[in-house]
Amino acid sequence: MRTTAFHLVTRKETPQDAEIVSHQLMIRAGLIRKLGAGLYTWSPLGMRVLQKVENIIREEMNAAGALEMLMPAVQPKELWEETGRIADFGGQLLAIQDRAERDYFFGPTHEEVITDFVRNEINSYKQLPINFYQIQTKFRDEIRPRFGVMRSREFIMKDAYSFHLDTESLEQTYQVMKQAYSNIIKRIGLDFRCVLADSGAIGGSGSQEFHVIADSGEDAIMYSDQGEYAANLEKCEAVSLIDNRNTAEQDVKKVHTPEVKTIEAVSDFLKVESTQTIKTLLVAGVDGPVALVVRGDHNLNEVKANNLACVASPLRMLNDDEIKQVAGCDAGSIGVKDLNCHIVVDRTVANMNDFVCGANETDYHLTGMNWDRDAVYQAVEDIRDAQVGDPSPDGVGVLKVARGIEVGHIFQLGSKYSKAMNAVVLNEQGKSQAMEMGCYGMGVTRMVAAAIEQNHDDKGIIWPANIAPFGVAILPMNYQKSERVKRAADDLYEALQAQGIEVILDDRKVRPGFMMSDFELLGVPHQVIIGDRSLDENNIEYRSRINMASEKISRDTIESFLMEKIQA
RNA sequence: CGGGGUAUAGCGCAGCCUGGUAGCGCAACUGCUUUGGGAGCAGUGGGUCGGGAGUUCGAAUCUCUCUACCCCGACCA
Repeated sequence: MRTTAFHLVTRKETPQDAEIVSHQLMIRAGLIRKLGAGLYTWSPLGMRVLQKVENIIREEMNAAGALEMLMPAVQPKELWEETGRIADFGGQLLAIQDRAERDYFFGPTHEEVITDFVRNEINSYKQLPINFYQIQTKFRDEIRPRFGVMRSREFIMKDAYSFHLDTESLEQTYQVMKQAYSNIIKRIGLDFRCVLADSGAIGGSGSQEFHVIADSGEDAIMYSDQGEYAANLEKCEAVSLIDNRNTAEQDVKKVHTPEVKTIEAVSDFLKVESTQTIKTLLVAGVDGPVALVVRGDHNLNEVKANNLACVASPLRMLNDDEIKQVAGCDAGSIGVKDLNCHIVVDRTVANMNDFVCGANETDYHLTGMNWDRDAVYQAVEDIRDAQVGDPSPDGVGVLKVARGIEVGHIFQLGSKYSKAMNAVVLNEQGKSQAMEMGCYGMGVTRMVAAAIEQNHDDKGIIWPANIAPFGVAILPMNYQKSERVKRAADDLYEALQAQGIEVILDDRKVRPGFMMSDFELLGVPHQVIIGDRSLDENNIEYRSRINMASEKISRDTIESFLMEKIQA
């Protein structure tokens, strides 16, 4: 490709509304342009990268035995009524109507559509297992789209759905998909981790996420410093930090604590560690209010809380009036003594003794509190965020934290959708049986942003070789005037093209500094600079985008030198 | 959805308070010079000042209203 025959529009200045580096660089390099909130046009340059990512995904999915297909982006509302997921997805669903005012959703995911397809196509266990996938545009009406294509409303996703006679078969395919996902991200060239995850609105029994490690990631990944354990903070099991409950030593004392509301203020005022205090949080329950109790220095994990059967979903904290009704005090003084509601305590809290809590009387706290003697709870659950330094749940090492960008998520759905939509097969005994189902998503557009997030410097993008829009850039100095430079550049260009290398020759009439800055921004991995200066010595200059180190290579060997670099 | 903010040329901004026929930098176009690190000089094109309504002799500027976009929060595969 010659630049004069291509579309390159770069910007020197960082766009005002781009927060994270991948968004800034994608705009500056001209990979994407914004149309509206969370809506982006992919330029020909961006498209080249996107297609590289797509093709790697496609190859690995095919290799894993999945079958590519294409489903409609627009889905009838009735399908969603069958599974009752309209409420789960809520405002994220983009509802549309046709001229006859029939209701549709622009598909945010395709479990309903594939299950409908499969219930009509698959009738026998002999057709199982089977795994379908597509690469397609989705729409989710995010409350706050941001970070460019990292969290956009319209985006491209690879989604796969597998169907099985039994859970053993599902587990088998799930492992195959997990391996395929690892292969994909490795081939793209990114540093990632596979972690345990909450399955959210998609549902099902087990799920794992694939995270590209980057400081700008929106998720916190907890992992063992010595073992294999890794989980999204949302899901990460938090163990009890106290092995056995000690016996009570103190008596309960009521202390006047005026204007002392936060845990920090309470521990300062009473001169106790925050680890000796507890926080009582009141939330709406399925059957009356529920108190969730965590240690003073711990955070309530809202995903875990939301998943409790007794807690109303979505999770909602009681407001000040409701708190007054239940506890008889302001929010800063809630405690567990004589609290008339369902009380769920965190594992650590269950083993505490002589602790401090609110007195259910505004501006008063209780010290020397002990379970059974002074208060009782109805259940012990894991409801807090795991913290750095906690023992790893698998017993190996302690937890550390990293930021991650979720690029993939795989689920063992079980029969949630097949039962709701009556997707059944006849088994070997001739009996009707709901299929087991798995689903596997990967964000294609997000992967491009994640790649940049992990591979850039102050000059621009540094593409991993397998997804670079071009393999080699030829940058001739004074191409317009120097016949010798022009000939050398054209010759190399044609030679590399004949070898099937994706090469871009900058034949624009621009000054050298401009040209070099542009290609540093664009991040082409291998760059050759051809000028009279080096041609005098029969040399051509090579630069790797990774470290920008330059080498002088003889004209006679430049072609084989580049072939070697590209194949490395 | 709550709070805050912005909207003037492709991009980044000034002008608005105090109403008087729209400007700067970058980008683009032309010419000359320059050609190994985002050139210099001279010139050129491009804007219903987000939309609508109102006040006024006159509105980018004042008032009302609608819309879009951005940030924080809640929410979120």
